[in-house]
Amino acid sequence: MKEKVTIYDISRKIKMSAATVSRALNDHPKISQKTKEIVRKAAREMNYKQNRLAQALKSGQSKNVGVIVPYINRSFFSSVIRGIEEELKPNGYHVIICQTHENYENEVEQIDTLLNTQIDGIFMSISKTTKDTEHIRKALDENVPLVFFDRKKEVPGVSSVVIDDYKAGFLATEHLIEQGCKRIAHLSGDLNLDIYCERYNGYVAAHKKHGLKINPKFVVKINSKIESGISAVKKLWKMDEKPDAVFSASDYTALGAIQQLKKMGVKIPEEVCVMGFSNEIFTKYMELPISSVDQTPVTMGKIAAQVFLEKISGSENLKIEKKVVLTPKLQLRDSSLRS
Amino acid sequence: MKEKVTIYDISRKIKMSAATVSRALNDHPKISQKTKEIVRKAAREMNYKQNRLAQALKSGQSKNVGVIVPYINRSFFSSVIRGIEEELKPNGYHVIICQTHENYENEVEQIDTLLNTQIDGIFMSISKTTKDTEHIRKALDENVPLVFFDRKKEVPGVSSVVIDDYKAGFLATEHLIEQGCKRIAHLSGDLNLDIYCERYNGYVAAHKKHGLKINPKFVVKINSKIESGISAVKKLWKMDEKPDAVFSASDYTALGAIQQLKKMGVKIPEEVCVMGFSNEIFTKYMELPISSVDQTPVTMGKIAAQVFLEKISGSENLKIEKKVVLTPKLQLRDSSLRS
DNA sequence: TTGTTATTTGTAATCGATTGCCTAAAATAT
DNA sequence: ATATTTTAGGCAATCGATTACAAATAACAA
Repeated sequence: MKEKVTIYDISRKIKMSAATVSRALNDHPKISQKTKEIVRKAAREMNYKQNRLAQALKSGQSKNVGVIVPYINRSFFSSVIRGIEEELKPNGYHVIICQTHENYENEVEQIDTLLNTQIDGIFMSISKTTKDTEHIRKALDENVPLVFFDRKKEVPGVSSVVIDDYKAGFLATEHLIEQGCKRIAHLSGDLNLDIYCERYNGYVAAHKKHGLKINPKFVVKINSKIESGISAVKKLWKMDEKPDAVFSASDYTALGAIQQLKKMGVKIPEEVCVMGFSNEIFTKYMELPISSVDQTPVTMGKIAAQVFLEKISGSENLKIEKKVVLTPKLQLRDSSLRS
Repeated sequence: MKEKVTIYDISRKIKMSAATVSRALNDHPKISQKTKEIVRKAAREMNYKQNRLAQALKSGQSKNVGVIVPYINRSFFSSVIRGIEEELKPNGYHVIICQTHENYENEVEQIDTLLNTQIDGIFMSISKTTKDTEHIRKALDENVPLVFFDRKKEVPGVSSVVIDDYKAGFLATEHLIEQGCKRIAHLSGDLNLDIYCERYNGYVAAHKKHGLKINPKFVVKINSKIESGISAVKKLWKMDEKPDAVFSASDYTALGAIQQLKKMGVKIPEEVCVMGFSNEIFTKYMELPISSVDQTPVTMGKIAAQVFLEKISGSENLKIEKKVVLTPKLQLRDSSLRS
């Protein structure tokens, strides 16, 4: 077991001050080339590694950022994280990941822990149960830059990167209309979250544009679980007028809906077209591949990271608020394509 | 924007030394109850937050651990990470996640970065292309505890938590034999990794136990991608003697295999039974749910975390090496269940 | 009252790297 | 040869929390 080597060890060995060693290693202009070489050689030989904790303490920058998501095993979230990581890595940042499991209390706790971990920034997608923004203000109070992605709340001074959920809802619905569907059911998420409101609004707008009426009973609230999709279909198909399409705000419910429809002998896409949302991995791999909306998560992560970098490179007390809206991409597959 | 509050700020306010403040906050026995209360009250009022960087620098413990995996969006890995997180959270640790994308160079780099980030421990699953263990010794040299999970290499002094892949291979194959299959093909992963060797060995052993011979041409090397499963089946079905079962060391290839078999009009499971490996989320959701082997990833993560905690709580220079082997669980679904 | 022991708090060093300010030495000018 | 300007590098403080050791106060005994 080797002992940790510090700049003092180096300075002792080459008989120079630690200050010189530090400056040489940081390529400070006031250090001569010759000295720099001596120091670097010694550092290499002694297998010196910078202690990032000491550096962090001195500079006030931990070079760690936190990412708060509901779940890390949703392909959307893990992909956003990958995007953030890839963009931040060249700048020397590490990513600390926290999960809320869609629980507000967890979210508050995660922010608290991150804050006293001396984090340089926070990326987050709020959970479904989050109503107020008290905890977010706490981060702002401590001057920790915060960037929302996908699921956001309106908080002054906070930047965000989202997709245009309105447009996504609109395009998905319009696509179904173009396939000849006229009675489109919508499995909608928790309207506490903007994203689900917007998807719904887009759904409404597409109907309006094409002169179609919406049967209010066709809009069912679901919770992103397969079972929820199954029961939604059961409920819908008990009605006299039955839908000829299902636009689900979640891939998981779309999947449940499809399973239930098949069970009832309904032909997809001939009798009913189905679209999901998020482009989860499995949608592509199903025997009946599911149409979905791709939220370009890696790009979203990268841009969120850029927004963060831009923010911290700006002058200290300058509060920039940047809102980036990405365009969603329809991934049309067999579940909604009537050839 | 509030300024950060330090123990000095508190000490100034209540006119006591910073040492007393520190001790009071840490509930040091030599501080009187009265003083503790005064300090705590002031700390609360001033919204004091411990600076974990300073603490880390002083104590030499960053309370951060690193996890190195090939990909974070494989359900197996993200679940292991969840297990680690849950187990370590009560102890105040944070998890820093790194991906190698199955690339040896990345792996070396990730370890390097983690090491000079003053990490307290490393959890890792080595990548397919990793041949030597030089980088791992580096971690050991710096006295950073390392725990392998799932994919390991034999390195003295390194603990590991894995499943019994031999048994998994054995059970999966035996299950297929019990379904009446006699010509079982095996889509095998990179034999550079122990896990794939063991799965293969189990496959062989099950044949031996049941007095069946293996056609060597039935063992095909694949790379865990869907396409690989497709081409493997194409290749296998060109032979005179055709398999009546496929045991894939990966769910993705099993999926590809099924897609290709269906395309060729082969009935599953009537004509051919198929088993995958890893119990990826999608296996359960397919129209034809895929049988697979569950590696109990969350448990694996939790135990890996326990092994780590045990290690660091032991005396400094004591090198404990602990090997935990978990039992896999077959998840039998329609793709391999006849009748 | 003085000496002894407990109890509680303070002083100052430490963890490792960085940096403003200062000085010694070298280079240039007069 | 002396004065002035550059250049290179050292000293010491700093980031915030912890802790060995010392000191001050209180409590008690003789």
